[in-house]
Amino acid sequence: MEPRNAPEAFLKPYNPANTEPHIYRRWEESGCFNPDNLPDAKDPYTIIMPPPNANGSLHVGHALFVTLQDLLIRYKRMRGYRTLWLPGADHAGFETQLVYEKKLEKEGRSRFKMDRNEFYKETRAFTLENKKCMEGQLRQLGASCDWSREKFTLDPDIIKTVYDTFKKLFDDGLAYRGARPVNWSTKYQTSLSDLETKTIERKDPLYYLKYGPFVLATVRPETKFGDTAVAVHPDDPRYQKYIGTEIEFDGLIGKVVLKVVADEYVDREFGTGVVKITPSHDPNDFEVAQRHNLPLNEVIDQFGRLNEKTGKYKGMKIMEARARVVADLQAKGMIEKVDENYTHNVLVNYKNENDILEPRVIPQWYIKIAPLADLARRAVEDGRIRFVSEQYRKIFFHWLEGLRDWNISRQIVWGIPIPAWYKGDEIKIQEGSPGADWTRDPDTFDTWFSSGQWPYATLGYPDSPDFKTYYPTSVMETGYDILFFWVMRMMMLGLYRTGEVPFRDVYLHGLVRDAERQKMSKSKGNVINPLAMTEVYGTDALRMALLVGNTPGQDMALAEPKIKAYKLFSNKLWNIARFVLENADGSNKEINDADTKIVEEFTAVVQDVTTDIENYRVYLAAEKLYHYLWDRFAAEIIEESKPIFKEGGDPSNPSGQDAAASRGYALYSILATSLKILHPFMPFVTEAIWQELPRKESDLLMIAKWPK
RNA sequence: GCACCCUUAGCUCAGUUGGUUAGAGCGUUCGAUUCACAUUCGAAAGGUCAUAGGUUCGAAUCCUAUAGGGUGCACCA
Repeated sequence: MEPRNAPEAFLKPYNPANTEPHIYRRWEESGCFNPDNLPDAKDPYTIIMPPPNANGSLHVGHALFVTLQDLLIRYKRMRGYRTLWLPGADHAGFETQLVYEKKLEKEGRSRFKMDRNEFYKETRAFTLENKKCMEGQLRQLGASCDWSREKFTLDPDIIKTVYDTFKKLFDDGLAYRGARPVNWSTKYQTSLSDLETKTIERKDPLYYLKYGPFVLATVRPETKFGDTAVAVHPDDPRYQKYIGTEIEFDGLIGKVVLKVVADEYVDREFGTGVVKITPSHDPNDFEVAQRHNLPLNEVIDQFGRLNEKTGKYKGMKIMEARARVVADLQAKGMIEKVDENYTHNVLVNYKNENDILEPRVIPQWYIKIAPLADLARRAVEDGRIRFVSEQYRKIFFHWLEGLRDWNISRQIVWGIPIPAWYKGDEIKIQEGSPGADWTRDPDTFDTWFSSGQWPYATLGYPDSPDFKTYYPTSVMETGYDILFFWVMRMMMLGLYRTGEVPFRDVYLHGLVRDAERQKMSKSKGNVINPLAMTEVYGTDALRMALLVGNTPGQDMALAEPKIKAYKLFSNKLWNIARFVLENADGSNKEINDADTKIVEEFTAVVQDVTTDIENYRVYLAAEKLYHYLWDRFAAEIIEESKPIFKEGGDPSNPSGQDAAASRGYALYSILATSLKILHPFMPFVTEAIWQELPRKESDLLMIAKWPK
């Protein structure tokens, strides 16, 4: 057998930057991202892409989800499933508004000085531009998603679904309007749900104030104008005689008369065992007030300033007012002592720690969470929804304990308007105005209320054929950081609205951290830009770096050398192909016993890798492929083959020629099959090599058949 | 306070249902190299698998406790 020349392409090293865009275009033009065009596809396999927030570039976390989901999709496509990967983009209400407001701030502008419509229009233009850019980046990462079905959270049909769900919740008594304490951001002028908050530890003085016969402790003396009672523990012997009476004393702005109530909420051990009750500005006090029928009394306004009920303190900001109140109380001898070393937790905006949230009682829309949580609980208990990593099952159940109702009203512009109308006590849920004397709710929905409906909304619930075919979806793959925000809400709303689970498996990936396990952030300058990495090392290299050693649910560390290592692997593959094609043309030859063994050994690897992928152990599968191809196939099998091919080149040696032919065919078939099973991991380089194969079963590797 | 996770080589991490001498990448040291390889190949050093008990013929793997690190949830003014 004559040594052949490898295809010309192999004369140069593999160049991902030049190759990848062409390959992606070929895939996209083939139409095979769209399951309607998959010729023999049978059972559906669906992943709804977590829609990235259309307010910036894709970061490495996005690259990770693209890699994992694309891997599963490509694998299933090759296995003959009717695979749908539905891409989307999220308008990301509050977060986008935050990003855009920051941009305005830099330009010396503010949304509060802008017309509502003007602000909306600008934010929309900004978002759509980002969305377009993001779509290009998803392509760059190799996402084989069906662009023809792409959805945006503000698409009219999505909004309609969201409205229908809201109406149904209202009709079922699961959505209600209530005036309860909300987490109010004075900076951004909106309320936030409980999930959008976090607590930080802070040191504040704890003031012991004289309240008539009592001394009580507080960190917020400036709220004293809003007191409507003082409370003690019902069994506290010290205060028995006061329970049910009223106390009177001279305050800073006149005489104060407060009822004394007994409530279990009071901790006898803390402070003096007496608490002032300020229902408008403390959620716990609000609860106490509810139980004892105490009035509210708002003294701090939406901008965090004391209002007209506070006399000379009117107009002061909270901290300023606190200082003044303390000074004045001091002067009047009404402060018994101050504990300067008191640490307590303060509720802040989870996106901005400097934004301290004020409790405020205003009317908002709430979703009754208990019945919905119950639907989700049962679905997980009976296995209709499965967490790939067991730990999240535990976290899920723990989270379900003691949930409070979900505030879905946001006082922001960028979002889906709440379709509610009011006339006196009457409420109507509809999009258009019911009449001239009705006023529209000025708020928008929490963005998670709409994205929580994403799986069935994007598939066109209830009547679309897509919904009937692709729902429930197969797997929900996303970061554990949005387990509560998003995954739980999808479970609850999906089950509520459609009666079926939105997805069967939940695969949660961890955070991508830097080499020192620090969280990546722009301010630390340790961000790895995935798109820059693909340009330098190729998308395949980035994908492998994100896959190998990345256990579900666990954070991973990523550094550039790791990506580089897999770029070398791409090149290794390229040269393996070159060697094989120099010595074999893929025509069917008889295989001898020795080569049969080699092929069988490889078949075991194929089986192993297949089982790993089926069980979401892609991090193992990736490593096994790497090692087989490099350390076994290249380092040993190819090395051993060199003398065989050399002898096979001698025309006077027929047995040597047979051996070479056998070996050539064995190598060729291992190469071809390797390309297949490696394709979901490294789609570009495998497709590029596949295109050079002289004999192949299908034009595109992407839709070749997965080996048995 | 409650819950969850982690602790394995210098660093970052794998180790699938407990089963031969515990693996990878990067890093370190030494050597080779116009033979598929903008390199690659070969070799080496490096581990009491956090600690202490237990289960087992057998434990990095299962159980209990302890210590350290991380995360989530809830919080008393």
